[in-house]
Amino acid sequence: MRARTLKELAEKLGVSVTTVSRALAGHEQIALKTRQRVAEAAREAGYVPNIAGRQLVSGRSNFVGFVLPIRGPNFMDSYLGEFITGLGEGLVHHGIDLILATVQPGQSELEVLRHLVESGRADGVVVPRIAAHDERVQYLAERDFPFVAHGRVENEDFAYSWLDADGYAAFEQAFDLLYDLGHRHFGIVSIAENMTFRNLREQGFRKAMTRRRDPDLRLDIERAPRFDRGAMVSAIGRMLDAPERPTAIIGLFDEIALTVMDEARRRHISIPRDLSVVGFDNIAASAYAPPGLTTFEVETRSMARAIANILVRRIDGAPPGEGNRLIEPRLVERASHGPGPKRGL
Amino acid sequence: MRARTLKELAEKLGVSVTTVSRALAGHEQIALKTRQRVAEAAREAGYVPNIAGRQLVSGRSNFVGFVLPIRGPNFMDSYLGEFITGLGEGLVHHGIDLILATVQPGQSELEVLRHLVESGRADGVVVPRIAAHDERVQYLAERDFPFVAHGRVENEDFAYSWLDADGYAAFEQAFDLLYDLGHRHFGIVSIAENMTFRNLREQGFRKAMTRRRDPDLRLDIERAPRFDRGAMVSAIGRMLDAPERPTAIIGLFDEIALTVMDEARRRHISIPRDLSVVGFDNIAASAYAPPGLTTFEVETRSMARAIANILVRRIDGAPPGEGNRLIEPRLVERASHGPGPKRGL
DNA sequence: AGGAAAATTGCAAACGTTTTAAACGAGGGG
DNA sequence: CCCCTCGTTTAAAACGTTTGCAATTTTCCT
Repeated sequence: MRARTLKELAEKLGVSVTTVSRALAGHEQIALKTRQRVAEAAREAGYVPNIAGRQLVSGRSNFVGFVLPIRGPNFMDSYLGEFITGLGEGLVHHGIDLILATVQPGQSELEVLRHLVESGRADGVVVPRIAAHDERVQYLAERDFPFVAHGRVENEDFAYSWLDADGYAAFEQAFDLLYDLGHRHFGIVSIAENMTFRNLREQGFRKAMTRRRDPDLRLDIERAPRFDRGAMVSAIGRMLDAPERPTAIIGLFDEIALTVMDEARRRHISIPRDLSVVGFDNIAASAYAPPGLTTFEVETRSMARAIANILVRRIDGAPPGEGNRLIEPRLVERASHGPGPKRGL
Repeated sequence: MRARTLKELAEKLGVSVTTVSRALAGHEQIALKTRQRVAEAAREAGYVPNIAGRQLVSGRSNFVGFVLPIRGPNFMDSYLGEFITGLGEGLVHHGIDLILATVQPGQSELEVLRHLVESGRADGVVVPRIAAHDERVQYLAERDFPFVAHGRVENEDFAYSWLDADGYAAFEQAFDLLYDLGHRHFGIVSIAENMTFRNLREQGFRKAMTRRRDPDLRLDIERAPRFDRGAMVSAIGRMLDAPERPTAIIGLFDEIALTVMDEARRRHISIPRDLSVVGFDNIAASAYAPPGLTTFEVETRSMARAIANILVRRIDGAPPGEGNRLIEPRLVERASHGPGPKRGL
């Protein structure tokens, strides 16, 4: 009844393996009625082609790889689920599934990536969280293996495919919003790691500042290791407890901005009356955290879909860099920002 | 320099393919110094075994499959990311990676699962969100394919592997907590779908109620389709606007409980003074939503790790059902619950 | 030195698929 | 009736790995 292999199916039909293979692939050279007969038999025998056999001869796995970001024991975020879902949605039309590889404690992310690539498990990979100088991007580009980066590197002396949110523009917009509300003394709470998105967001903010040519403008920056919550809290503490506290603080992303709000609350600093806070990402908690965090929405899921599409074209032979895109984040105005202090009264 | 295949590596070393294969696999029959010589050469040639070749002969793919749950366009939750991460962590020690398959609009989840299984892509699968009568579980059990269910079916007339959170016990505990605070009139906001976890949680609550033999006790239940936010909101509205409103409402899970809090706020019902609310899952937003949702913590990530371990043993030949476990959720007391109304004054 | 036993290595088949090149049969033209 | 062509089918090789069995070399004992 059931036929697990082409050979079994061929024997049952009294034709050769070749014919069955071609018939199922829809080759014109096989007589139409044979094709139909084979298709029918395959369907009712519940035949599903073995992936390993196919992969071995075709050289393609029909998989796209993704190395799971390493995270601490209590690290939670909605990014990963959204991103994976979007990738899946973008790939499924092309008959491609997703491979997720995990990094073991001893290993480096690059090692795992290399294994994924060299073993032929994946036809292409997606690389998230790009550092300013990213060894993964460098390796993949040198090896000329299809990949799409979610984010950019800073030494762009070679072509590669990427898609990124325009944090530069968003932080410009954040500054303008707050400046127009009367703020002059700003704080940015950022991360210590040399990530491109950090640099771009900070640069965007600075650029918008200098554009105003306002001598009263002041910017303080605090940076802490990304995954060290204690260090992050004390960096925020330094900023909040400084003799001259900024009247508006921008978190590099929402988790930081939410922590700023928490720490402000602990100090009975009222938001937005005494302090404006703005974030980036619009994670779920930002809507719930009182009084509601003003932030920038990046549609992770649809970005991931777009990444999948670029990658598929790249796998099909498109040159690296084709279709690279910058996505504009959308300002979500909630209640964590307000007018700056009355000036010169 | 680089060697992509065993044959290339063998030629370079002047030995047979067999020897190289065995040496890399660490067979004792190969002389120690040969093994070392081969290992060294493989390392410096950057050799990584081709997965398809290996899979074809061994019959094992070293992949575990997971069919991504279908979700609406704006559905966000932290569950998926946590779960995937935990699975990956549990599998990586065994040299197993994860395959994520996405369901296309036209397809059924079962179809995708069947393909995943029959194509030999996966040695085992993980099945989340189990319905009371689940066709995926039935198919896999009949086919005797290794799988672990995250949740349980209700027609347990066959052995299968599962791991579940004990929602029954948690809802018993929720009732006792609120009863002891003086509440007598309860509401449960639940889902319309016939899911085992829904039934168990409702049953647990009812069981704890009947145990008290208190004639004053009253329970209202509202159910709405899980992914229809509008219907959910109006179900909650019915309960809040009823002539005799419950003094304590339990959401089947946190998303529902948070929506209850939102709707209560819109109606100027003070929490916890006029209404106690309890949830289940302890998602990130629950900590931020004022005044902080009392809920039950289930450690998704470590549950997923445990599921991975059960699955690995199952793949290695352990009988289905071995190691099945019920995880006790932990009560997280925040500020959304309080004493019931003063009685009989 | 001779032989047997032990240690080490190699040959060849197998896994399931796709694909190149060739074979086959039917039909048509001369 | 033969040859050629066209439409259809098939045999066999190839992909890269593992493994049962056989072959070869080394070691050890007498």
